[in-house]
Amino acid sequence: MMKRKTTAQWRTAFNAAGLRLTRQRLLICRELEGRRDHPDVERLYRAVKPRLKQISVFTVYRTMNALENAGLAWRVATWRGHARYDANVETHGHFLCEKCGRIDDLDGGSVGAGFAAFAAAKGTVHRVEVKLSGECDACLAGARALPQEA
Amino acid sequence: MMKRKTTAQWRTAFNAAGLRLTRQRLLICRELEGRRDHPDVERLYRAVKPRLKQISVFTVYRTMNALENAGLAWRVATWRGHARYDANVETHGHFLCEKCGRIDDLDGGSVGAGFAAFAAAKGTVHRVEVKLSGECDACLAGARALPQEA
DNA sequence: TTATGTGCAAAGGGTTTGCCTATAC
DNA sequence: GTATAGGCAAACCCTTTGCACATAA
Repeated sequence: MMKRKTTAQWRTAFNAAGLRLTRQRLLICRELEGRRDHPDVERLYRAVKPRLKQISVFTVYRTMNALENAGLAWRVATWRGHARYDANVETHGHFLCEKCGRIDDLDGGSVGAGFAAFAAAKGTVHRVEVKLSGECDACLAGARALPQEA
Repeated sequence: MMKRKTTAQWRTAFNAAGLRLTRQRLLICRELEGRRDHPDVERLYRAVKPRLKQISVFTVYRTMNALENAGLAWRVATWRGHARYDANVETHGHFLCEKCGRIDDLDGGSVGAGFAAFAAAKGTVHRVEVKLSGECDACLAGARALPQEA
């Protein structure tokens, strides 16, 4: 279960990452953590705009990048070219509907076992993907020849 | 294990999807299935160009979209804005190195159990994600109100 | 005070599309 | 022969960036 942060907790989290807590950032974070639909930048912008008229989409873009770099949010999927975000950075899965773009959370407990059956309740699963990311052994070793440049 | 298709098999696969087998498409498919590095469009293009000088990047883009729509290849990840592909459409995972963009396959057998340990051998895992995609129940029911338009 | 963040505008860059020719079947 | 695909160029569109002003600490 996703737990919402207090303003103080957000401030602490930002400061720990060397970032300042601005009105814009707090508003965006609050909006993101209050949602279950994994919104894109545009949607966050539209949701926050009425409460801070001066805010621009560009700030939302920059904020999302900052959040992701700080590990405070994740870009969990891309749908029709739009990046989709989640403030829940605990290990869990997602069910993406390729047709409507809806993204549902899959409980972390379902990761690793029986998630296909779990997800079946959400619709028809066409594709199952497990993605791990981090830093590969070659990079950790400071390899000269980057595989991607081969 | 990934099994390569014969030309006849590719033709059958294309025709089954209502597509024609062109020199360009066959070359691209051959290149993709022979690789383990999950190339992007640019890389495929550069690899294929010497063998068919007239080919254009645009054709590679269109071919990859056609392949994905036909279920003959998957867009398995995005790294630095570039879509990355895999001709292996059996259920399996990937390890993406966020630093160099290297993408390794994770055996299908490791999906669902012990994949974190499995991947640890590849480097340092920062993030584990399970993604299922398909069509959600709402879409299957032909719902009028698309969640994404809310 | 002073580095950091925001708003704006303009550029960036991977990808898509329209149009005409070439080609698979 | 006819519908489909390729080549080219231009458009698209999400996203990023440079710059001057505003603001958090």
